[in-house]
Amino acid sequence: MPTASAGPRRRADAERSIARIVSAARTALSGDPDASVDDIAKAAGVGRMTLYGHFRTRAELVEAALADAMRAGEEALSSVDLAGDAREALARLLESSWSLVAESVALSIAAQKALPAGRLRELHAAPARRVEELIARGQDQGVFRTDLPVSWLVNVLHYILKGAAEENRAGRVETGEVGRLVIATARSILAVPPPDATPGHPDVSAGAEVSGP
Amino acid sequence: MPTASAGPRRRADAERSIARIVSAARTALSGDPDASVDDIAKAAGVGRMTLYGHFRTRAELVEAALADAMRAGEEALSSVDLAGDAREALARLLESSWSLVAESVALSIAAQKALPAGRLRELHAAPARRVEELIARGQDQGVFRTDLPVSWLVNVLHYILKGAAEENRAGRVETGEVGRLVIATARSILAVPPPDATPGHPDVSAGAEVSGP
DNA sequence: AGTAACACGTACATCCCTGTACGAGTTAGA
DNA sequence: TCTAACTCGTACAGGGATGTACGTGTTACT
Repeated sequence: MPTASAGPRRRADAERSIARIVSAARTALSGDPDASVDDIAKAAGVGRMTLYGHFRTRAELVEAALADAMRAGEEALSSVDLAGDAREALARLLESSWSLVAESVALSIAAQKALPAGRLRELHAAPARRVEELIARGQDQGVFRTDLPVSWLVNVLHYILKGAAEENRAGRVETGEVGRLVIATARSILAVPPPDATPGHPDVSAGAEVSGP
Repeated sequence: MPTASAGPRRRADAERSIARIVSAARTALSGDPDASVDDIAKAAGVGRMTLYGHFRTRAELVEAALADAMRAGEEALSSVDLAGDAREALARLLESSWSLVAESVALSIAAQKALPAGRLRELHAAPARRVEELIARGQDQGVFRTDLPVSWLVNVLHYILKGAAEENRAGRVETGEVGRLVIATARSILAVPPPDATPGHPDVSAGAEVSGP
């Protein structure tokens, strides 16, 4: 893994090549999880053999791309102020990082095919926990719903981000609009639902006492 | 396309084989869009050559599987009473057909790789319009939001259904729970948002504490 | 300036999947 | 029962992707 670990000594141009390859892999794989190594090399502007000189297998390349995307995501997330009202914090977080998170989600599809199962969950653990904690805090503040499992809520957010990125790439949603759509949708999903009765279901959750009627 | 069109004359066992192949293709492809023809034949309990005897190309097989899933979805959808309150109608619709719609969405990924682009949209047009009409009716009734484009809402529903099916398959959500989760989430997304906070405005009601600490 | 690291191409072996060809055994239906 | 339809295996050609091998330029760092 020539990416982050301190290789004993590498020349500057090698460093540059690796950076371009990883960047190309991120964009290519997030667009098409089955993008070939050759495609990625071409997109990076290097020969396929140069790529194989730095990444011995496709799996190594995919892992490097995913790790780099996650690192970028972590960086973006950690620069967001998560204090104060959880709803506003979530809005700030989504506005500034929806594209990165969506990219990570898309990349993880490629990773699922090339990496052992455990390795993927391992890489996803930290960022996922971050979002979970924010949601949990919102629940403690009473501004987020508690009638649905947190894992489900996190997952729905992931899927929405992925959908938003795809709609954006397909040209059906302007880039400037994505943030608003995602935030409005996420806000609705996480908001405490009105005590409105659910008519179809006699057996309703009844597990959530948020604000007494 | 030996599926639905009235073939002039086919023997009963051929009919049975085709049915098993299409069924196997539906489950296999919705789980893995890249499932090979051989995998599908094995899952159907027939030889690969038998399969090729009925479907000349992989594309034909994928299209038949998708068409069959869409047909089943249409059937399920058309048996749902869509009259009355749009929210309750949507709940009924989701409860009785979330798995089918999720399967169709998953299958369309396989179709995207094997079918010409136009063919896919053509197959998706009718069911998508159905959901769009229901949402539009809810908007007319004043029970669904109008601040987000309908196409976005439909898309988000698709992604949530797909996510729910995947969570279910991964064993993280019980089958009996999926309906409730999907309905609760969809309801929140489509509900008219409270005039509470406008995401674009920095001037949010300063003391917006919902329930005291 | 010299040396080791790097870029890069061509060629090759391998694997997997698709689709075709031939042929023999088996079953449905008149 | 007799025939056409169906099943199903093996074998083969083609394409695409992954890795490997070898060789020649080119560039960075000392």
